[in-house]
This record gives sequence, structure tokens and C-alpha cells, in this order.
Amino acid sequence: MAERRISGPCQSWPEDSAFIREVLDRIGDKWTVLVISTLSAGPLRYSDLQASIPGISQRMLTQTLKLLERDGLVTRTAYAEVPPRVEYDLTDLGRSLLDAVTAMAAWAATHHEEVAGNRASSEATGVGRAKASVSTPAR
Amino acid sequence: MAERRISGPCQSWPEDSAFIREVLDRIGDKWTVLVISTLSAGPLRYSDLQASIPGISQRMLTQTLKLLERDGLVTRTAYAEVPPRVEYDLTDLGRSLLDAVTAMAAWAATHHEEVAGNRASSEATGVGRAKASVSTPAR
DNA sequence: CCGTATCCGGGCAGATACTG
DNA sequence: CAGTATCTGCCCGGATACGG
Repeated sequence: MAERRISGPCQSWPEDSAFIREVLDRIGDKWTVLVISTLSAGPLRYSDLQASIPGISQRMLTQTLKLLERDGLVTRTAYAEVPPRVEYDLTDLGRSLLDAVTAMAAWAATHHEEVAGNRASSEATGVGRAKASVSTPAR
Repeated sequence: MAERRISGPCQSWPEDSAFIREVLDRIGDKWTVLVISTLSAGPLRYSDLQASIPGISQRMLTQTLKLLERDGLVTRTAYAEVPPRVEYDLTDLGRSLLDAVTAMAAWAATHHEEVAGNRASSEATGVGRAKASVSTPAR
């Protein structure tokens, strides 16, 4: 497993693009951000995590946690007790990523109305269908 | 405007998560960021865009551009000339998103080595197998 | 309680061919 | 040149059942 899907050397950008893609692939999926933000309040055990994130399945929760642990964004601590207990917590690195995500959230909060407005008027004028919009060049 | 309290990195977002998901769904996919960053230098026509982003197909380029146009992040200008010419350009909104992405890139550039290191040692110690780390509870 | 293993359906993305 | 249309594979992600 852990198969990468980067098929070929399609990088045209500066070398940074690979790094950006990596972090984007991580936070781009549906659950990672939710897990991280949920853990921001403090360490939680598996079942609490599952309860705190309504839509998530065990499969996705486990997978996401493994990925995050592998990248050093969260820690996993298993207590050898009679009822097994496992706690997950954010690392400093994880918190720094949370900060970045929070910045994104700030952008979203600031501009989401504008985006929604543009989207609405685009659909009204039929931009999505790629017809019309043959505007006369102002030059 | 929605009043946010994003000052502290210690809370789970109740309702705002939808906005975050929206913008994350947009920049999370493989091509959007590449297109936006390519356009950051200035307006480009369709074929130039395609040439500047090696791996992209017409389908994905068109789709991405449509989505970006719909959300008001890029403008599309068609010139009714004998050889058809269409130019795409970033809007101010698009540039502000580019700024946010650039911030992400900065994070990636700063921490990618750390992440890569963690990933390597995780695979070496077999973290994926979820063993070890049976530390004595400190409480 | 904490996961892993397996089956399976839906959507996304690549390649190709065609139009204005 | 600038797209649209269609077919297809395949990966993601949900549900379920089972192991430690």
C-alpha cells in the first residue's frame, strides 16, 4: 500500500510545486482538516475522535490518523490497560499546519460571500455552460 | 460579514467548516493551484496555458478554468478574430487566493524536510503496524 | 475498546475523436 | 485555435464483518 499516484515528471513549476502538492494532497482530502482541528482542543482517544466527527468511518479515521502520524503531525499513544486506550495528540508540527489551515479559513471567511455571489451570477448568465461571454475586447 | 474568532488555534469550528471545505475542494485538486500560479505572471491564452502545464489535458484545463471563472477567480475574454483567441487572467480575488496558496507554499518549504524525515523514520520503525509506543501513562 | 480486511458502487480523470 | 463529447479505467471512500 501507500502507493503514490504521481505518474510522471509533470512538473513545470519551480521545484516547490512538489512540496505544495504534498501538503495540498494532505489537507485537500475531506477528513484531515477536520481531524486536526478536532485535536486542536487537546488529546483525544479513538472513539472520542469518531464521535466528534459525525460523518467519518473507521476506515477513514484510521487511515487519516496513520497518515498524520507518519508525517509527524500527530502522536499516537497506546496504554496497555484492560480496556485498551489509545490517545492521539497534535505535535508542534501539527499545530503549525493548523495555523496555516486557519489562515486558509480566514481567507474563506473573508471571501466566501464574494465567491458565492460570483457563482450565482455566473450560473444566471450561463457562464458555466461556456456559451455566450463573447465580450467585446476593450482594446 | 461573518464575525470570526480565529485568533486562537484551540477551537473546533462549528459552522465555518463548510466554507473551508469549499475553498479546500477548489485548491485541493491537482490542477487549480498550477493554473492560478501560472496565471500569476500575467494573462495567457488557452494554448499557452496548456503548454505551460505539461501534464494537463484539455478536459481538465477547460474544467478548471470554468470553475475558476464561475467563482470569479479568473476572467475569460474571447476575441472575435479570424484565428480565435481567448485570454485568461486572474481577478483580484484570484490574486488574493494566490497569496493564501503562497502562504501554504511557505509552510511547505519550511517544514517539508521535517515531514519527510518523520515519514522516513516512521517507515523504518514500522509505525504503520501500530505496535510499540506502549508508553507508561503519566497519570 | 481499537482497530484490520474485504467487497463494492460512484465519481474523477486520461485518451481520443469531432466541431466552430 | 479553442474547445466539446464520449468511453473507460481506477481510485476514493462507505458499509460490513472479523481479529486483538
